Amino acid sequence: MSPPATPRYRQLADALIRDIEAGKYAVGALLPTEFELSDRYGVSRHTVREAFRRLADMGLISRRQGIGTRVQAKSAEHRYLASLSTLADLFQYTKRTRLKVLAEHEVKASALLATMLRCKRGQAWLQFDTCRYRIGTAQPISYTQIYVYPEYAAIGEHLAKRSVWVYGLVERYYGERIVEVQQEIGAVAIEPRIAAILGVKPRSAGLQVLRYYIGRGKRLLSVSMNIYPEKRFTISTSWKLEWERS
Amino acid sequence: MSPPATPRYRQLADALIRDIEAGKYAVGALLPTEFELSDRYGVSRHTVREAFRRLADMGLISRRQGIGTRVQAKSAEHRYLASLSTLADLFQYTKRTRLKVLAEHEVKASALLATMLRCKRGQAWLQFDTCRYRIGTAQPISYTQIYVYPEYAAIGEHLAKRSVWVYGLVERYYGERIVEVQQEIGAVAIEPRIAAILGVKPRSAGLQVLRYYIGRGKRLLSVSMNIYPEKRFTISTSWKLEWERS
DNA sequence: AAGTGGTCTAGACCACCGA
DNA sequence: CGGTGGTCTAGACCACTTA
Repeated sequence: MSPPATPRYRQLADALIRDIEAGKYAVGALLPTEFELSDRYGVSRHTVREAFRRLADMGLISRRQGIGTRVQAKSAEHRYLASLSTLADLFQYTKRTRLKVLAEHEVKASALLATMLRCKRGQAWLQFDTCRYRIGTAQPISYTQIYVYPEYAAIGEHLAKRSVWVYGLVERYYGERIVEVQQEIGAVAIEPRIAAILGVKPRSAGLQVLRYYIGRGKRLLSVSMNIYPEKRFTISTSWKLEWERS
Repeated sequence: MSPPATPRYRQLADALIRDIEAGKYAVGALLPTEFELSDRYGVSRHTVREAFRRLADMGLISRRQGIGTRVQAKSAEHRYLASLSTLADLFQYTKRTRLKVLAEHEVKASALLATMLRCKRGQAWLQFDTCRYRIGTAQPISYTQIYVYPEYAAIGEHLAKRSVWVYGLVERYYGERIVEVQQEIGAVAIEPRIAAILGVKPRSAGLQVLRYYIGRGKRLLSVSMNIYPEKRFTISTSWKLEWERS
């Protein structure tokens, strides 16, 4: 009677996964009840629940009180996740950087800008042109245009004073919560005006990163457009397989 | 005795979260044991475990048999996740693309290449030079160099025949499982040879994406280096806040 | 050897759902 | 109403770590 290396709830979970993948329980169908399974497999209800919990975490089943346990998907097709412990990690700057505000003005979205900012033409925005430096160096890492709603004008004060992240200011001073950030990365030839600021040749290669900061209820709170010159910055992301199966 | 609307494990979890945020339990410190808490709060050990499970899911604590429950982070707020349902989503190509193999050769890593491939100088690799096209168009979306171990030479056959993803071939034919993908994105001036292939001006702006495909036990299985010209491609990622707090 | 979390049992009552 | 999953108790033994 050597005790099995793998716990029973795990064995049961694996058995259920096999059954679901084999089509014994179709997607949308109800799985046997907890009592039924605890009977059939000779384990306690707790053990069945532990197994079900695993399947639920994998997104294979959904459970409803009074209804039962329904098959949600046939397989936990690999899911890869990347995670940030903090939004600041998105930028991958060390803390040893400072933000310099070059200009601040209110703009009305032109056709071009409206596309970029995903708004109607003529929409008013408050725009900050900024540069980020590694502390102690003269060469900027990036040039950034930040757009916020004109109501958030007071942010300008804080931005100029301290070199903080804009999204942090929006969260702190306006009680909004950034619920989602959409990021789009592309290559651009750096236009002469910005190239001059960054100290690179006009039309040289740059990374353009657009970020859309979205609050509750899909409200767009802020947009930033970053330009990173070649070699001064790379964006790294690590995607990890969420579920290991044996 | 009206039963509280919120279950006890939830109340306990919230109490613990408050304590952690208040600094009563420092990051890195051990929380009271399950027995201690079940005593103190007058609940069963199961209820304490349920509360701990919640905190663990939030990434606030980590638990080790024989050691105890350690505080991992002071606050769960701001944990942003991006997810891929499949590795192919990493590329964000529609399925309507095809891969063309331009060349295949065995190389020994030069100093430069060794840095890029994170290996020792002189290490042997099988290199494929490829292009990806949208079906029905003549202009490539991207130029890609793919590196695999020479043992995987047979992959070349499959690559040439069908336009599949290399990582898929590694998984299918060699029984390896891609457990992690590290991705590094930077800007480059596209060198003349590649510019010619892509049909763009030499030294024009491009996106360089390096991807490291890693298997079990941190084994590096494959590396790819992609070049995307300006405007033909952008990489989008959506980061979502994982935990909503009330 | 003592103490931790990990697994498991056998009970119980509840809130919710459909008939 | 009977049956579902959700919560909870009071026990038990085990595997792992530290001393």
